[in-house]
Amino acid sequence: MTSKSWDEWVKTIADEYEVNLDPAQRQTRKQKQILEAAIHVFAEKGYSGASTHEIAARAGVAEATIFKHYRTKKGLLLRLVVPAIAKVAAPYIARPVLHLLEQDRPLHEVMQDVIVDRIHLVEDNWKLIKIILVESLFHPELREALQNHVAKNLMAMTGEKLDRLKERGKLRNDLPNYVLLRSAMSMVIGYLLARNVFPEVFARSEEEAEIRMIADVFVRGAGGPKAREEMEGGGE
Amino acid sequence: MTSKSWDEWVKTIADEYEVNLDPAQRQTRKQKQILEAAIHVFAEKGYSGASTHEIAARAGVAEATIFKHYRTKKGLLLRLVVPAIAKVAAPYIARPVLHLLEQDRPLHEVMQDVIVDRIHLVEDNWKLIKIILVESLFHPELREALQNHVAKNLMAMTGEKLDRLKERGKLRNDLPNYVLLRSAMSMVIGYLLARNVFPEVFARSEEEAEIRMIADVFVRGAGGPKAREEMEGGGE
DNA sequence: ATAATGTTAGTGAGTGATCACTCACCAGGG
DNA sequence: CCCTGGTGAGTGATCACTCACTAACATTAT
Repeated sequence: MTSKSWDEWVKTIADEYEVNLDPAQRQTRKQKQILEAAIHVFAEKGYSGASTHEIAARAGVAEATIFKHYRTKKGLLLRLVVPAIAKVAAPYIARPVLHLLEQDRPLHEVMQDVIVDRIHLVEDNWKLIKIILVESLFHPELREALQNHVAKNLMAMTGEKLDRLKERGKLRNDLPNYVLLRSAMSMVIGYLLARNVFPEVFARSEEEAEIRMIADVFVRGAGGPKAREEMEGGGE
Repeated sequence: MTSKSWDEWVKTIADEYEVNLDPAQRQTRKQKQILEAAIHVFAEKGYSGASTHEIAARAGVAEATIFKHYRTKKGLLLRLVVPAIAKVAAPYIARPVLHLLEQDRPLHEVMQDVIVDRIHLVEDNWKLIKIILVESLFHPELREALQNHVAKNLMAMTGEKLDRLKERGKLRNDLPNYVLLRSAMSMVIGYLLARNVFPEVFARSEEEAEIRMIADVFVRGAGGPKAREEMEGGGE
């Protein structure tokens, strides 16, 4: 398992549960309705708490139709989750890092853009991400996939760029890359969780102000001497 | 709901599901076995995914015994969760903050102690905390309880102390308290999640080193001028 | 001391409801 | 006339939960 490549893993799971990964493949209107209903119900009740009966009713479809297309309840779950993981892994991870390096703007400004970008990505797909995160706690295959492919991919793709930022004094060079990544992700995800779960207590400002503060704390905490100069120079 | 006091809420829920909050009350050996088994199975499969049959089997008890004592499956869940929330809310939150103020040691040192303390608290009760966090996503009463009582309690109890730390220059005074708390909690919980879910990728150093880095990033990011002097003075 | 009685923990054998899933069958388009 | 999308009516398994009952012990009556 661990040694399998990303593409191999996607293919294996896709075959096993007959998940169709070809985006060009046609989808009936009813199939789309089923997927939408499934995202809603899985996110609301969790995989185990959701019934195929309810999903079918919400989709306006006979229950048997679900099994016609996805064979099992788990097949339906994976039809949602695997393509999402596969799509998130490559393109969505790459974009902000390229952003970071290609420009020579002050780190705290670039970080703000990156965080805005990430937050909107997560909020646009909040239900699906909630499903992935929660179910990965209970389905070891999903957890393993997230760890061995998404997380490692992310580390690999960002490693070189983070090293260059360290060299240029934009990031502290006394912290390992995974701590830098974990810190940034923790603060962003912490903000999003707060916003979605405990909005009244832990997320009370406007989004723009929140993002400015997150970026500010991160850059002060993990930025190198160059990044700190930029902050003071920029005023604000 | 929102206007109910903490104690009232605990009592209401406790009555409704006949949760026994008196710690002095006797517990049969079989009752303890049931609770232990329930924690294990709920944490492993989630509330919906767990069956009372499996819990009974693991506890070495007839299934009917569970219903004798806890009436329903949800009663069993709440018998685990409500006392834990009630106990966590008051004493466990207060301790580290008192710690923070009572001493005049450098902030980054005190933060390390606080984080160590918190991490061990969470790891000692990891299964139970996992249950609380996951199920609060699906049971609105639990979510409301966490938000309106635990979170607000935490804000109220720490508010005054955080203000004093700001006055003394140990914390930045341009960040609201909830951002300070959220940042610190995010980084600690992020570390613990990484450690428990994706250990190979995001938590690779010794615990002591990890904690030092977390405290370091936080104090640099959110500490006031005084705290930063302390860090430089301390060498390290 | 012992019999009678009440109380409580615990159980085996169910019960109806709901679960995921199957199958024979239909409708329509190439 | 087959092929695919779609369905109504089931099926056994499993679910949470009930109930009549026993065992053991404490309290009270005799």
